[in-house]
Amino acid sequence: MRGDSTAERIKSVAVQLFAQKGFEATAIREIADAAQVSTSSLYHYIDTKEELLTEIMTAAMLKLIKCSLAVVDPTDSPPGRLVALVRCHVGMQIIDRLAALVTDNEIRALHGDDRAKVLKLRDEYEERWTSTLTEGKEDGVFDVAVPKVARLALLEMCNGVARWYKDDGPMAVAEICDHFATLALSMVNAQRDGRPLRIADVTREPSVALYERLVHIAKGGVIE
Amino acid sequence: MRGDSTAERIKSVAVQLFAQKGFEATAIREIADAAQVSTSSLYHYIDTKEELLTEIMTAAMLKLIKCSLAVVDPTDSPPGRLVALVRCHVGMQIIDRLAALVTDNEIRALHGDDRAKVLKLRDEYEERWTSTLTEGKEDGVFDVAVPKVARLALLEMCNGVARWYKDDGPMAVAEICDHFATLALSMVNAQRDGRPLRIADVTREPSVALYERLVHIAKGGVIE
Amino acid sequence: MRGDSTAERIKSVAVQLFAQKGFEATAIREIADAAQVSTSSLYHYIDTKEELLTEIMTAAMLKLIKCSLAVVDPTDSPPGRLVALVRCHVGMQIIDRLAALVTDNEIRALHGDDRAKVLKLRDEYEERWTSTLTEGKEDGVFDVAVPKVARLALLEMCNGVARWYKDDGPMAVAEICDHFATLALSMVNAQRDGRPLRIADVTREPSVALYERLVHIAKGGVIE
Amino acid sequence: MRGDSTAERIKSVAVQLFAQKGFEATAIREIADAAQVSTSSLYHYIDTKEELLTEIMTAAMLKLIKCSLAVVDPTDSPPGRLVALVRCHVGMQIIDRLAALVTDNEIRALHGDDRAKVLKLRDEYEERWTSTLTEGKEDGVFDVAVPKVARLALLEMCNGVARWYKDDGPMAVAEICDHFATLALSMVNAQRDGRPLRIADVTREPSVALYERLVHIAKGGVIE
DNA sequence: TATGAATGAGAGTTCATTCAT
DNA sequence: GATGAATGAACTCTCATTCAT
Repeated sequence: MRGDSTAERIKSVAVQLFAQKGFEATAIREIADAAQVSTSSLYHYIDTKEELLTEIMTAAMLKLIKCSLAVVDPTDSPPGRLVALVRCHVGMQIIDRLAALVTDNEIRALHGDDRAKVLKLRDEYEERWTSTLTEGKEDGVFDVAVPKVARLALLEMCNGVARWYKDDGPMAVAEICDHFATLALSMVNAQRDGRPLRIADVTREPSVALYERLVHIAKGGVIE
Repeated sequence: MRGDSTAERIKSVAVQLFAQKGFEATAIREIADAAQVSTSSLYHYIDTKEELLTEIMTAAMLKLIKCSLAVVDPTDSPPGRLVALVRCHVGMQIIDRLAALVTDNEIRALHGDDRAKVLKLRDEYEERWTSTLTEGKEDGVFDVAVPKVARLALLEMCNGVARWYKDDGPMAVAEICDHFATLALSMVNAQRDGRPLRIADVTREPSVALYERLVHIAKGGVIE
Repeated sequence: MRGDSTAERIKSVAVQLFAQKGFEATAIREIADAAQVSTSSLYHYIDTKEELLTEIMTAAMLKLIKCSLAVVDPTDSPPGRLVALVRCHVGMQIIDRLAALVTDNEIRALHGDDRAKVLKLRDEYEERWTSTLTEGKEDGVFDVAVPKVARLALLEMCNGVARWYKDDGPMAVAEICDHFATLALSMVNAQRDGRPLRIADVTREPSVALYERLVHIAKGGVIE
Repeated sequence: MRGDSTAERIKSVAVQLFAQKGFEATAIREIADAAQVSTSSLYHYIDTKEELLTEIMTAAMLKLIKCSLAVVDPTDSPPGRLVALVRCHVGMQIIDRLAALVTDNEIRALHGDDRAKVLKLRDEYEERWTSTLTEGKEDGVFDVAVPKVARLALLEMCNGVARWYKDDGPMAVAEICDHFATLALSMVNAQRDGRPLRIADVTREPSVALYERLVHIAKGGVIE
């Protein structure tokens, strides 16, 4: 549990630089400089530049999956799960914004097994969105033509958050999460008994509380 | 009088490579090889690698703007304009897929005036989305909490198309355009007289016809 | 006699650029641009860049020799010839300043026969200085330890003029020529009957008149 | 504690090549080859080619200034100072011949601050010549029309030494220094009580001794 | 654990020159 | 006489990585 501060610092500045300038445009020397180590020292902590990227992406994906597992109840109804998925995803896009950006933008820099590993994680995660949408359509609670198209639209829309979010923006994170959850419910025409479903219809947990749970889990907190 | 094929070829292969590997990861020598010219010959047609990217992005943005101006009637109602915007945007993401991908992913490779020029075009274009959403909310035809958030969500969702679209996919382009237009109308809860609006309620032009117009305009055709 | 204006223009801008930036630092394209022709057209007028330099240097040396032959009377006494040599040399350094600069600075850019040709001309010319000094020493009219050292000192001192001369300087060209002639006479302790020689003791031609003759000859005038 | 031989070697071969072929005509690869390092290793020791030139020039100028400060007594009479300046300058042109050549020929390859820095040093140094000549004229010990013209003539004449000096020449260095000192005294008509001044009239230090002091100081020796 | 020195490969770009038209 | 297109070779400089210390 004792923080290996140098290793952490390296990963941290790497995420920042990869997010800001892109993987290819970031020189290993820049990372070393920013982390205040020499380039040769850097290589005590990483194997290769690409492996560093892989670690960053894998960690981000695992964190996202961990959070979504903690927050999305698989026994819940499709609308309940959708709201949880969206709030969790959008929340994580903000909490772990730079890593999310990197994960979304730099997969093509990865090759072979590294790439496959990350893509596998992503596919597993996205499958939970697909099944939620499909089940909801079968249940008649979602009115959506093609669940897969809806999933693509929803995920891109949520991933986009990391692209435009600014820390000094006017909107609270929890607020943004709820806006997106609402947009998602609308998008899939979620309704019960002919009446459109709202967030309050599917969950009692306030977005702020959920957001705090995410922060805690993301920080390495144990899932209770 | 016959087209300057070399210059076109260079731009074309550059778009492909930039889209596939990213700007930074693409070597000027790869572009030259793919275009079947020597690197030094390449420099007869371009000034710098960055300027080549700028031209690609500017051209893509201008094409998109040209198409949307041709296809979106500013006197139309907000729902009509939204459907047109979405169908046009999604259509162009597919017609000009690689350039769209590049434009969306590689702005950070641009610096100074080049970057500013492209961002200015993008902002002007996106402003037309914002005003459509705002006006629709004011008219009561859209039920959306914060138009700007909706715009961000909509645009990211539509931009995403270029990321996952495959030429050999099961769905026709016009079909995809309509799916997205439908999702968009749902997302903003477009309704009139308490009843949700469908595409057919706001336009009579079939998506296929519109798509063909886009292809024609994008190919340099004149706007009638 | 009809001026081949393009060829002249090329040589003229080449001299300017070579003088300003040096031969190696001047691109053939810069010459073409400045001469307002395309690079390929340029090659109708020159063989190679090096040959262009050779021509410039040869022309400058020939002009200098022509002038000095016209102005230095071989039957004159050593002091008279020295004054004439210095006035002529310094005058030409100013009249043909850029070419003189190039000739002095860029010989190492020349190779093989080109280099030899220019060096031969220079050696022939300098030999006339040596013989003047040697003869003057033998006659007892110059008091100088080693004529060859004096020649080196004198020539470098005179060549230097092209390095510092500015068109808008405070001193007239003829004035500068006379200052240098006086310095030269002093340097070699020119004297007759125990009394130092002045310019007026060895020539009646005013420097201004001589300068005008130089300008005329340098412009291609015939030697009468 | 033993000298950083690689860095020294690089500077040393760079001076040789720059002197021989000129800055622009010297490829960074040639320097690397001659210094027996790879081009990329070279860049551990230098920032850019231009900065390497700047360092060479600055070091040469500083060395010259250091020597002249050690050797020229500011309380001495103008003729004494002139002799010291000339002997020192000519001596250094030979001791540090290649660097002197480079410093004199390649300033135009420098830009911006680099150029300004070197020119400032040169101007400061040359000012000491001007003041010596001016003071000598005021004292009546030099008979020279315009001190500034004399300074230009003297400096160019002395700088020239590096251009023609050959190690295997017939003349000892100290001898050359004295020849030039004598020429300088004559050039400015240095006299006292109507009789021309000779070196022996102004200094008792033999040129050989002074030359040895210069070598010692130039090698980094301390000024006592 | 830390790093200065080292490097082969390759980056983007420019060079002087040629040639078909 | 003029030029747009073309190019092989070379340019300065940076890359990710290694290794002896």
